[in-house]
Amino acid sequence: MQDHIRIRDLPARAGESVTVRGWVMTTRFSGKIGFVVLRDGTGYLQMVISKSEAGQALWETVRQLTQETSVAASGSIRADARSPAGVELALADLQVIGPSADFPITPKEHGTSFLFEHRHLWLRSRRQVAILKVRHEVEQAIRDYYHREGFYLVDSPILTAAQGEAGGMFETEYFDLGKAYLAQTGQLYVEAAAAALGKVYCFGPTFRAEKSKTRRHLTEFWMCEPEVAWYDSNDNMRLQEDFVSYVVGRTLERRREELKELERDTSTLERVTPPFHRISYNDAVAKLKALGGNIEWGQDLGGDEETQLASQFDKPVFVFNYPKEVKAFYMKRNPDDPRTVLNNDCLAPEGYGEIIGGSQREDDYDILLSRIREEKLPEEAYGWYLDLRRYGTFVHSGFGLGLERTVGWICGTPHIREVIAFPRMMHRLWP
RNA sequence: UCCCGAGUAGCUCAGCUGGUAGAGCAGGCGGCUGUUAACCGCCGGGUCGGGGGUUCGAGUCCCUCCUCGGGAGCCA
Repeated sequence: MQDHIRIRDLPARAGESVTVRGWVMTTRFSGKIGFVVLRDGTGYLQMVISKSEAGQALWETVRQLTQETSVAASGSIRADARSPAGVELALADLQVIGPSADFPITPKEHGTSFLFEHRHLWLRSRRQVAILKVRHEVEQAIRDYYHREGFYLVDSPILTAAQGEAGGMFETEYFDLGKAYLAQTGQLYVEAAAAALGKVYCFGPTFRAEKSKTRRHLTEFWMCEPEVAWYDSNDNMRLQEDFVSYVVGRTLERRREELKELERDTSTLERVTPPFHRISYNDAVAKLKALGGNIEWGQDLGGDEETQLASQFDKPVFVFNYPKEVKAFYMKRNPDDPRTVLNNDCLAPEGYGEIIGGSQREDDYDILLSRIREEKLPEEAYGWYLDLRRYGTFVHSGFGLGLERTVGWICGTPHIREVIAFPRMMHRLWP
């Protein structure tokens, strides 16, 4: 396919005359010489203009360029050690396509509030471009991994009927059927699909109406949820560590430049290879107590405890077999200790917390039904889910990986809201 | 919902025990032939988040409301 010349391809074109299209990031003038940095999404190009060599008209045009003006610029590509990219364009002609006056985001300090109000424009900055590219790589790596491993992609519904605690769910009117809710998870649906296809995953947006205000929460986020027939909890953890290692490795391999732009120390990412550390909930509580924590057996791990625990390890750690009281009804009870279930969380290092929550699923009809009743969930809403145990039940396991938490960890961002193009949070629905 | 913190120039902030508004950057003009958030000189720029109160006098103290940030809970 014929395409415009991209900045990315210019180093190979030294000596040629080219025309590139893009947006002006900065201009600098030093008397009779000027520099314009152009961005086109593939890279950054320093363009040079000399007053003595350019005509008066071109000099004036370039002199008056403002931040984010879109232009078509022509000139010859030449190697120069003084240029950041090693090559630069000697301007011979420049057409302004779209002027840009008073661009709000100057190359200076801004607060997060201001930046998120201008998110649609902030996306053009170097850091945001780098983050978007890493996110793209992670998403593509996820799809490639599951495709390679023989999984089928099954898209789960986003509009769902009530399935119990509708608290924490966004609701909307749904014709004559009453209320519909935006999905919090696709898991129940991929369990059904696993009985049809064996190895499946869904990957899409999910919604939580919780009034969360932390660096790890969004009201709309993306989640990848694999579900595998005949995998038990140990198989599940092996899949997780292989999967996460692939995604991290792939990003290191293909997005070095972006991670460098983000000033990410990649040494901790280099260590992300199987096997991950494993610690039971029982041992985790003992360890936290030994470290001075005041956690008691039976309590869920809080954010601080997760961070403290993860800091004991040099790569991701699985915490497995939690008390059933703090976990969901569908998790399979542990035959060796009925107080606990066969689940695991995966905690990322460096304080990024829980990037995965997974479990073996309860496959016994009667036990699942009794768990639904214990939790006082509406039985009728789970009829179809119970059917999966009535018609050829099967051992199966799966997990959910939070995309933004994973990308935030890989990028080293202080808050996950920065790794999604248009974050949705309690106080942000715009732009 | 709870606990902290913050709202002052376009942006980021300073402004002491109350005395009548300041800096850097951005913008405008001028200078500079190798800049990397360039640099140097000059210039314009404000309902101090809203409302109420105390006071001779409030950006500053008190009350209240609004907005935003961080954390908790919930979880990915």
